[in-house]
Amino acid sequence: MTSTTEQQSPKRRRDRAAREREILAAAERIFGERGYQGTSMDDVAAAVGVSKPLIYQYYGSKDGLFLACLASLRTQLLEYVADAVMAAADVEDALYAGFVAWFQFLDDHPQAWSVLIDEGMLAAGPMAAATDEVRNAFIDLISTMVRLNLPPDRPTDADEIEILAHSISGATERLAIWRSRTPNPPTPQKVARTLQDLLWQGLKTLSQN
Amino acid sequence: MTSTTEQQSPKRRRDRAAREREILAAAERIFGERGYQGTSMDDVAAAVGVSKPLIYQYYGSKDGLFLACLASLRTQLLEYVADAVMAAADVEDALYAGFVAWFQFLDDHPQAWSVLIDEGMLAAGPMAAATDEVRNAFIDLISTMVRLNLPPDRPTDADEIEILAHSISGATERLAIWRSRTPNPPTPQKVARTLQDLLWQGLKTLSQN
DNA sequence: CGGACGAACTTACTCCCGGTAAGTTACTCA
DNA sequence: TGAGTAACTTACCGGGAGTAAGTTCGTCCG
Repeated sequence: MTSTTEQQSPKRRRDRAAREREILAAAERIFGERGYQGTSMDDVAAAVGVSKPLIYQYYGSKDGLFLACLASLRTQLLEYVADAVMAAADVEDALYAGFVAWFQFLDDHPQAWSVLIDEGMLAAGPMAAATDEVRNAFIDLISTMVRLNLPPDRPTDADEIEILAHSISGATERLAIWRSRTPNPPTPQKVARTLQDLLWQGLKTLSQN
Repeated sequence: MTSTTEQQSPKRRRDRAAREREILAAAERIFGERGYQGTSMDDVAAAVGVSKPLIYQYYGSKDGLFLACLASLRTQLLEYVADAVMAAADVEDALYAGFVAWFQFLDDHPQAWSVLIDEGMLAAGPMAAATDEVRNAFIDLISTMVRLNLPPDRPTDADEIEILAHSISGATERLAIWRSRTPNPPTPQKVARTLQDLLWQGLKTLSQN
């Protein structure tokens, strides 16, 4: 009854770890809804019911807060895709399963997607590096898969493998953005299938020359 | 001699068209160097030797100015790639030639690249639409190429074609970013060749099922 | 119980930048 | 030569990132 009707739980103090989780949860939601640019630190502070400097004390800067969201989402996404890939019987199936998992995860966590990649990607410095980290993790995954599929006697062309990995990463990324903006996008399975058809023969040939 | 040594040409008034070109040139340069976020309107104004509201009068907003840069660069890039594609003898060669042209142009105009795509892409509204325009132009180009290669009796699967086009667009975009950040990137020819090898068989197969 | 001490938290700013209202200066043409 | 207009400026606003300095709450020791 301090003011009107609100404040049923008087919002006591919490210990740092709990407050950090609260802030992070709100930030993930709001960044997801409004994008990086569209979100102000005051918005997040208000949503948690806390003052702005507290967030600065815990996360250092707007970038810091965004990075923290990114890290958490990246872990989930990577695990999800990696699990699918590992569960596959052979390389061909692993590729398909990985694609499906990727698109499926982003369907199931639309707000995660915009935080991760879409709108409001940052310019300079630490931010670019961080989103690259997400990408690089996938590029490593893809490179590994390609390398595993190589006949052992063949001298590996490092450039070539990186070109392949970046191509695939770029294609999946773009497709994800497209799907998220299209009214009735094709299913994850359909997209994965087509992508598989597009890439598989070429990949096989390139591994065997 | 008004102040110290500068201002040798007393910066008289110019007519609108000339001033607009001056502003646009400075903006392309500065956006290219520092990215969208890193550039303030005061920076551009100072570089031209003019006051900020004048830029607003001519270009309306920061987005407007950036869009104008984009439009000009887009035209150049599209023409360059389209020329290469048109000059090719058959579809297979057109694909390769298009890739080479794309990477070559971005090698030759590094600042154009950062203005076009790389850092400081915007979030909401008109900006996203505008950068999409660049992409969509290429997606149309690719779709057309794919469609032309289809046997006339085959029922076209619109989704499938769009998936292909977005994949290719995403792959080339990502590769371009990677090349621009890598110390000694493989040549445009090498990248184009590998991409061609990766995609061509799949494209052929998909057109014929 | 009580009071000291540190962690949790806030008020009240600063500065920077996109954007604008209103006015001034220089050129042109009758 | 002076009226009209295009080119241009000064001086401001509002909002959002970031911060300095202080205040309140919980806890643990005597």
